[in-house]
Amino acid sequence: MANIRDLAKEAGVSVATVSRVLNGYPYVSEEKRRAVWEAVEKLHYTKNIQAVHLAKGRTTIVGVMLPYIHHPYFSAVIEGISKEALRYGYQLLLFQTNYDVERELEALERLRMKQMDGLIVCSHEAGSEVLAAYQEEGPIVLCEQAEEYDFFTVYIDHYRAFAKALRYLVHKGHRRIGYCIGRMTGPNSQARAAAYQDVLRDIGVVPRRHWVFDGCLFLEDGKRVMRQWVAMGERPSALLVTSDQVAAGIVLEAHRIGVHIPEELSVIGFDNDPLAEMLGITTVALPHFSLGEKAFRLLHHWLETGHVPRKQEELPTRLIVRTTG
Amino acid sequence: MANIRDLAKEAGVSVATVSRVLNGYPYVSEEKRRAVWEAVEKLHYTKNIQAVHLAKGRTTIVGVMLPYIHHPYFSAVIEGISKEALRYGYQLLLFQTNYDVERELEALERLRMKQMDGLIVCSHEAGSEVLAAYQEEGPIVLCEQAEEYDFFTVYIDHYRAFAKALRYLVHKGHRRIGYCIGRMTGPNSQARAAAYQDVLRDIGVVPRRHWVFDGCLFLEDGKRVMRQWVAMGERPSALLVTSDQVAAGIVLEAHRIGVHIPEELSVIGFDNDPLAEMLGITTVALPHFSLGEKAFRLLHHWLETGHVPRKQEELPTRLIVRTTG
DNA sequence: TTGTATGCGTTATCAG
DNA sequence: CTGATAACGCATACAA
Repeated sequence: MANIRDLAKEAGVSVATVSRVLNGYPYVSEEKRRAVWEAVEKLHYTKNIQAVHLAKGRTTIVGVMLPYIHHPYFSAVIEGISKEALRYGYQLLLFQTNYDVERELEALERLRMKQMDGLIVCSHEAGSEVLAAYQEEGPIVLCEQAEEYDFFTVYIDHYRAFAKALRYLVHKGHRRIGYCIGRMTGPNSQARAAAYQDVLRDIGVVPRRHWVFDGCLFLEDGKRVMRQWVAMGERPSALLVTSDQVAAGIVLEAHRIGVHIPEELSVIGFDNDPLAEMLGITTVALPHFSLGEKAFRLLHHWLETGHVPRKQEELPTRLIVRTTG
Repeated sequence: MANIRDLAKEAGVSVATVSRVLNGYPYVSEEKRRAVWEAVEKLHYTKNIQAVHLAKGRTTIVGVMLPYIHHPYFSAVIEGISKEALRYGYQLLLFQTNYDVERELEALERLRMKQMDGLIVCSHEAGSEVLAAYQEEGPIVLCEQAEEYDFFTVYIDHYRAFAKALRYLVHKGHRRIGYCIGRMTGPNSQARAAAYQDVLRDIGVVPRRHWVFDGCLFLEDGKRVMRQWVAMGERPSALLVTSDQVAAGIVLEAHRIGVHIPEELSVIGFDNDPLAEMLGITTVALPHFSLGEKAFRLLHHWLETGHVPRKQEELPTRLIVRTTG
């Protein structure tokens, strides 16, 4: 492949002039400018972007760390990130972790290696002290609440959102309230667990261990939950479900096996997935797409200006009452 | 940041030796080896990956070009690609195009610029002659059928799959058959249109323009289709729907407004989405995940060995008869 | 307006 | 086993 030196020789100018022309700098005579572009044509030249990155010390690449891609939540977040990245001419490097700490560390190491200008962490398993340790290696923006280490973060207050939905159920007369969650660890899950404990304590109900369903991520998990539910002794009368996909699974399976919703079981989902609307599922709308957008914008602003209006930004949630609870 | 020269000075060896140690080459005395690693610790050194890329002329990065991410089809494909990439130590650079040809060109240019070792094209809008022109700039693997330009491709024979489903409907006695599709252009859509024309011609039915519903990608689009359907004069008695999400939207909306499926309208989806199983939707199972996997493997094999067992690989489909058609 | 020289941080070749 | 030194391809400070 031709390089900048070949161009210089071909055009009869210096490499500096070639570089100036290629990057659109002023103060180059029209004549030489044309000569360079002609050489570009003739030699079928393209910049080697890696050399550019090395020379400039920047990449206009941002990393995105997330556990899964094929999941409505995360694919919406990426879509938001991606849209903004496109807008500002950045590229996205994907780090799928499956919540494996080793892989999370791999992504963080890549930040140290200057492979990208910054990293957006959508969700993580490693302790936040680990992330904190990498803060000085490069800009990191979190999509989860994290108070301790003064992270840059765009987040949803899951404690509040969960508590709000719980109180709504309590207000409707429910006392045996359970919930479904993707995993037990992680700040979001912890916040929800805390809200659950607090609200149940307030109404003087002792939470039962089997009212909590773990590993609920996909539609099929809802089906499983419903089956467990019918087989249970002391059934919850209401379920808070941290994903509309799972909520839909519950509702559809209930329908199939003849469990009446909300008479026998109230269901409140999260996300405001189109599926929830379609099925009339009461849900807490979460702004996933704009979460991604804002996370990117925060990072971008930081990268371009070196500072940022505010390090934390909370996004609003909204309870949408439909027919299932 | 410390670089390899600082390390050399600190450890009292040459940069060449440092490089050898860092890359685990043999023929380095144990003593110097230890000295280097100590210097690494002391100076908190990390490789600058951009310099490595430049020096080696490779990146172990592959690009993924696709129109949207937040879509069950594409996010499944990426998931498959990502899983294999992880396995072989490659990273993924995302190029979301929204089917904008400018953006597709941008991705292809990045291949020329050596930003990545190869490119997987999940779907594209630009003419295949454009892609073909970039074949010499770097390895490209397509996830769509493309006979003309001798592409490397892993694909589903959409003509066959579509024809198979159509004949099944014909066999069940249908003659007024319509279909829903994501977009009208692109090889997959053209193949389906061809199959549609051919099968209807075989049974002597003249296809009606309004039996074809364009722009069907998401659940909501199914709802829209169902509403159009009820308002139509000469309604199709069966619909082939190229996405289970859309098929689900149709089925759910039909249920809501009291249209009986399959008595009044048969519906056959594509994908074998969990939602289709849940709703009992007859569907053609498409191996999206393994499409991604195999696309990556093909590319990887090519990158590592410089050749490939076979350039084209077709993936099987399977009609799963449930209750909607 | 243009050119020279140097830096970016590695890898790889070739003597020794 | 080890070290100089030349790539890799581009950007840029400095001089002219």
